[in-house]
Amino acid sequence: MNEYLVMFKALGDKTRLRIVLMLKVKPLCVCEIREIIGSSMSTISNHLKVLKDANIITSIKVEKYINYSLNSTNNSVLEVLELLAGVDSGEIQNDIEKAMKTDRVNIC
Amino acid sequence: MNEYLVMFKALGDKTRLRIVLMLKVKPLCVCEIREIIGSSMSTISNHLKVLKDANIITSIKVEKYINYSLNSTNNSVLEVLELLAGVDSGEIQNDIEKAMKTDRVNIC
DNA sequence: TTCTCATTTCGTCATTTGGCGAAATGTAAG
DNA sequence: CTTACATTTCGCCAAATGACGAAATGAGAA
Repeated sequence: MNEYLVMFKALGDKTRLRIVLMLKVKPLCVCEIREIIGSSMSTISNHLKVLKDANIITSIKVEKYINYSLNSTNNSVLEVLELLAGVDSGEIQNDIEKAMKTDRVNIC
Repeated sequence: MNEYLVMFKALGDKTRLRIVLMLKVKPLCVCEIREIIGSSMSTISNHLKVLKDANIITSIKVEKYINYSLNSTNNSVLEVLELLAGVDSGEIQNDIEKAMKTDRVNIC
């Protein structure tokens, strides 16, 4: 049960849910997420740690950056996020548009 | 998105997750849940309010009692809880056994 | 090696959350 | 209409959470 409890706790925060839905579209670094969400680096970094500890996302170093992506090996997460696929939220759409346009060399 | 956020928040608490998994088995009143969980009435009542506001459970008056059950019209909840079906947790098993044995006329 | 810069960690603060007992509420039964 | 009792609401407290800036870390570039 604990595994699910940790997952629900992690997803039960607006900022983290926004991050997860962004990462569903495209891997991003802390810097880029910071730019899209608008909070401080440390805040974003902490949220990413919570998501990682919940096994929801993974990270991998790419050049100077650390790319965060959804953990595609976690079926529980994938199934739960499948539910959110049809969600029509302006805020999320906005995040996703920004995420697609983002260019890390300009903002990091 | 907000609907899901509220649902995750509600499920991201151990006591509430225990309650939900009990109610999956059998409708219960506040009194019975209190007996199984071991917290105070006001604490349980508050958790039930959170779950109800999240549209996860429903309540219906039956004689002197108020029966709480899973909201069987909420597909998101049902699908998410389907994931938890295979969870093998001693604590949950224990709760469920107690729930099945419970007799409200003796404890309420 | 040294510098640069992306990221994490630390310390602090305000807010939220979950717990309790006591008091209030409301309804079914006498 | 009163009583009895299941449930909720209210105030309060302690612990957890999320936010920030500053300092620390660590890996790639010079």
